[in-house]
Amino acid sequence: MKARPHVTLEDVARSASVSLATASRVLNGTTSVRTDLRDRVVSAAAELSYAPNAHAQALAGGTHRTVGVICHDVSDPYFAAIANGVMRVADSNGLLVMLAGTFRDPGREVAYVSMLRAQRASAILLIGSAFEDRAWERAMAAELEPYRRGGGQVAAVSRHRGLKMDTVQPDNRGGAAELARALLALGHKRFAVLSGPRRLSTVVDRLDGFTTELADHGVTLREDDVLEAAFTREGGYEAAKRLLTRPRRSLPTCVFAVTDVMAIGALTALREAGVSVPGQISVAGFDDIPVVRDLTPPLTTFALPLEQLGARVMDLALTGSGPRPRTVRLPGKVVLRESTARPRR
Amino acid sequence: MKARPHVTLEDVARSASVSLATASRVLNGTTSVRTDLRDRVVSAAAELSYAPNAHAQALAGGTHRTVGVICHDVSDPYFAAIANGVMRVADSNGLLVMLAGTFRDPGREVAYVSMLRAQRASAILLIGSAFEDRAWERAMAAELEPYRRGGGQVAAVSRHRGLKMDTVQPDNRGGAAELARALLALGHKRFAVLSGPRRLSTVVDRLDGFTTELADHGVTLREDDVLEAAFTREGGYEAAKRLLTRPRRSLPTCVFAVTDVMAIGALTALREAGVSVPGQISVAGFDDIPVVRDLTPPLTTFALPLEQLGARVMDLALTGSGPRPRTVRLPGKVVLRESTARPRR
DNA sequence: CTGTTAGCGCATTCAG
DNA sequence: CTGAATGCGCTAACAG
Repeated sequence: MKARPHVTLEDVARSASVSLATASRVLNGTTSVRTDLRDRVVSAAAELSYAPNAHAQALAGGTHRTVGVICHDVSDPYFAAIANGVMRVADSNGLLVMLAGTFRDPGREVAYVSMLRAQRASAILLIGSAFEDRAWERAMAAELEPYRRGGGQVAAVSRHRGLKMDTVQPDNRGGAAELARALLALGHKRFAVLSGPRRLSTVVDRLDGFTTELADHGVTLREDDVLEAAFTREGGYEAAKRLLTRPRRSLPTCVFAVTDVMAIGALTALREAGVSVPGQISVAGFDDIPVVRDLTPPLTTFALPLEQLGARVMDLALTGSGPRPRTVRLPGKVVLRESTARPRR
Repeated sequence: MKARPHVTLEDVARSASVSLATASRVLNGTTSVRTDLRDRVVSAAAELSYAPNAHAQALAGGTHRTVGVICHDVSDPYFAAIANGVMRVADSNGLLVMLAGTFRDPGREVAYVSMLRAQRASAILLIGSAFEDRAWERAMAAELEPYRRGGGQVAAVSRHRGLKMDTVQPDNRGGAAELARALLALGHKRFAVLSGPRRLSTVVDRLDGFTTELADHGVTLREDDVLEAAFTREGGYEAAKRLLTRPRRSLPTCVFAVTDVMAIGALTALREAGVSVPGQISVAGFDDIPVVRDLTPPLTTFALPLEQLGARVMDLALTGSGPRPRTVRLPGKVVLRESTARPRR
């Protein structure tokens, strides 16, 4: 074996006794090449187990074939499901996906965009709520804008403020309203909401849709009926615990967690406290991540087409930026399961 | 704005009135540069919002800063948790992670390795069972071997056969045995196992550890007490349904699913059939993915240090290949929760 | 310390 | 149809 660290196209060309250019041509299928030469190149490449240097290809002007996906947390089922959708269509287009998790650190998010930009990724997909923070928004814009000027595609799931970019919007506001309607229809009149941090647009939208709809039906949600917590299973667990410190008679009959993940934590907190669901309290979530139908009781929620969300952002990025920032709205639907029932009180 | 698609180092250098080399030096912090020059370069770079072309950097011999992680399914909590661990240490080392999902297609797995090779990723991490298939093993070896000759690092979680590479081994065999012991201690004597495809080494190890331990205690598992199904939630669901078609009196008192994900499906199947857990049948899983403690009842399982598994493979790859293929064994422990109890029959 | 220069591996002109 | 030559953007010698 050679001491040479990498087999290069030149090695292949030499081994096949053809020119560098010819070797390049057959391996890229651009122009037709005499059959015997082609065969020699192909077998030489196989023989040496040649792998083109993507960096050199990219540098020389070839295409890039890689897209970057940035989300908060790879192990959150919500993002995982969306990422799955992205990968599905990326894969069928021969694209390699670089999935990054920011662990909810805005600084890291910017850093990742920067790295992706350096990699000349052909597209950057932002999955997850925008940080409602001017400073970071500016920092992101400073990275994204030059990236796009350089021909990079950018698309996002559930963002709107600040940067204008192609976006896939799940129906957060409308979905929450619809869910509120369904819950009211069951007869509930006293609610509590387990909310995430209000800096996140997703939280704001869902919260707003829910409370507004309640108000339209004469049910007002007091400020202290909205319990804010981390946007995680632990957050939901903790918020529910907090709720349960109240005197039993002043507890709501129905709890809405702004995400399924939070609802899962809440369900566990309720179970640990011996509160039966939906016997004493009904619980509803949002997203319909796969696992919620396996809970006991299965969770009532607003079902978002998670995988499709991912598939569509990838599509948006693939079909190039249209005239104005495009927005694709994806509808969802209320799914009533056994975690909600008519109130007994 | 320029028509120039990308701002290059040369643009920065010119704008700062220094040489290309100087600009490169300050941006890389290699050598010290006179303060005023440094400042000019830095501000010029910011001004133009310069982003280094990673491809050019890589080509010129600079470092790569990207690692590829290949798993079967990004949305499987088991892989997600491990990926999380990988990302944590990758991130703290300034590495970008490319996460790929193969959707359990061996061909795609090979294709991804090939792409990663082309990208000159500094490391490739294989997460998940090896395909017990000679042909694919050979194909993988054909990609991996030249990659490593070229200086690429390769490490894996739970692989052993075939390719020799640095590996992190969860204690599949021993863990399953330990779990068997715990279940026997509860008084169970009639078991069924919900198993994945036996081509997967993980399945084989867990199955073997479990059945051998039972045998050592005088409990034999008949061939038809091992129900084979897909390695997914659906597989577990379906296998449990199949089990329930048997006459009640010939049902086992305890069911062991080789993964938590399968156990989740099984739990739902049992609930749907009105079989109480652990009242009528105890259920145990393996892995301890985060969500299992939120199930009702919470799942007894063998807890693997998932995030650590990921962190350690990344470490292995980072610390360079030692003399012989290194193997790190990570212990786990039985976690008894409420899905298992003493048998009543 | 700073500037000049030579490749890194490949796609692509441009001649032949 | 094929081969020789150019440059992508950058780093790492190499001189000054």
